[in-house]
Amino acid sequence: MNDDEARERLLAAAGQLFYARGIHAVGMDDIREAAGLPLKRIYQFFPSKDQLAEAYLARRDENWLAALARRVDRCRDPRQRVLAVFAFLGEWFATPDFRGCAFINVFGELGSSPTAAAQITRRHKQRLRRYLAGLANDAGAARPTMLAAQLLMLMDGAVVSAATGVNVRAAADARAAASTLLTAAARAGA
Amino acid sequence: MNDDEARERLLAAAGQLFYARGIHAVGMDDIREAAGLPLKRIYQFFPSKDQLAEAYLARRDENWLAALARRVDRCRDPRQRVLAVFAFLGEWFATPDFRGCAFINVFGELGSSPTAAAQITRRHKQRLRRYLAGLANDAGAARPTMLAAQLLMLMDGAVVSAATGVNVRAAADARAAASTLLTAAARAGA
DNA sequence: CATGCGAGAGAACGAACGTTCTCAGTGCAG
DNA sequence: CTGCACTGAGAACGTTCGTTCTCTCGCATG
Repeated sequence: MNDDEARERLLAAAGQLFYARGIHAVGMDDIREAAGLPLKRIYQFFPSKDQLAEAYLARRDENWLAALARRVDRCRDPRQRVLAVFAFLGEWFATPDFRGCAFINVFGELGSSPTAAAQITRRHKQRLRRYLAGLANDAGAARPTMLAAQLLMLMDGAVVSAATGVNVRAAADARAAASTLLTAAARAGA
Repeated sequence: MNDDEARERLLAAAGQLFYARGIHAVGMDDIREAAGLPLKRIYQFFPSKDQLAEAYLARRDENWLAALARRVDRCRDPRQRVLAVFAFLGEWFATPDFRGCAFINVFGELGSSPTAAAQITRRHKQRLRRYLAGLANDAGAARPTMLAAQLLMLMDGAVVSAATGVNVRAAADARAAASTLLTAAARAGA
């Protein structure tokens, strides 16, 4: 098998397993079986499980943000673009293998250790926050940075509520809150 | 040593370690050392690490909600009582050993397995949501259940933002958002 | 004082798992 | 045809860790 193809299958299989069960609960044998590759080959691509996990997070960071941007780009109106973020969440929550935010999960799993994974989590949330700040600014918010932080909190909170099953209407409720904040944050005369 | 005292020391030591590092990263030997109890005694109280972890979560559920209620009860005005929730968060975030929400962390650590721990997480969030609904109702919200869900999302999101270090002003920003939502949700004529 | 009884300290056991090694099979170069 | 480099499958190794076992010591009791 081609190297590129093998690497792709490896990352796809590892990503699915890591997300579904957490890093620690997935053994290298599980990944080997799912990817259909011998362990030797896996260790040629990534010399340790940790580095495979990092690649998983980096890849998910990229893919997830790209999917969000695609969903937002289906809207033109700046205000609708902000609200589309929560539509995206609602669609995500409804997928059968939804298990919360991979980065929040990994952060909880790795505890306080200042590993690369914790850093990747922070970077992911920072990228998301910057993206939201752009949307907030386009929507005419008086303080786009603060609004972005608030929207980010609503998003993460909605993910937690949905993942734990405490609120089946999490995305809709978060969207309503975002709408209220957007209205209140509208620049005078904008 | 007294049984009650030993049990108390065990739960205190295990709680601190579990919260700081996560369940899986803490070995029974670490707990033994921190509690100053022989393993035999520990296994007399809790026949497995899992059950000790459950006791840790149940205890933390109780203590954390009680601490929140104490903080809220320092205020009389219904609106201020809602906002006191976020003051409580700000004080919590500033404590040196803050490591996010223990329940969210455990949820991420245990993945999708429908264990007792996942159930305890949901129960904790449900209890918190009910408590918030009471506060929201007292504050005259038109739809206290939805407002409580939104406040809960702001709280969880703020915890995530603070724990990951993506926003050092998480509590203040969440409080501002809650204030806006509270104003918008005021019942006409209340 | 003799005697059992429970506690404490730590060794031991067994399983899980990340990582490496072995060995047989295969296609290619000379 | 012969040797060789590589691949794949799985065994093996070493470590970690949850759990249990062993042995010794102190102590209360008759």
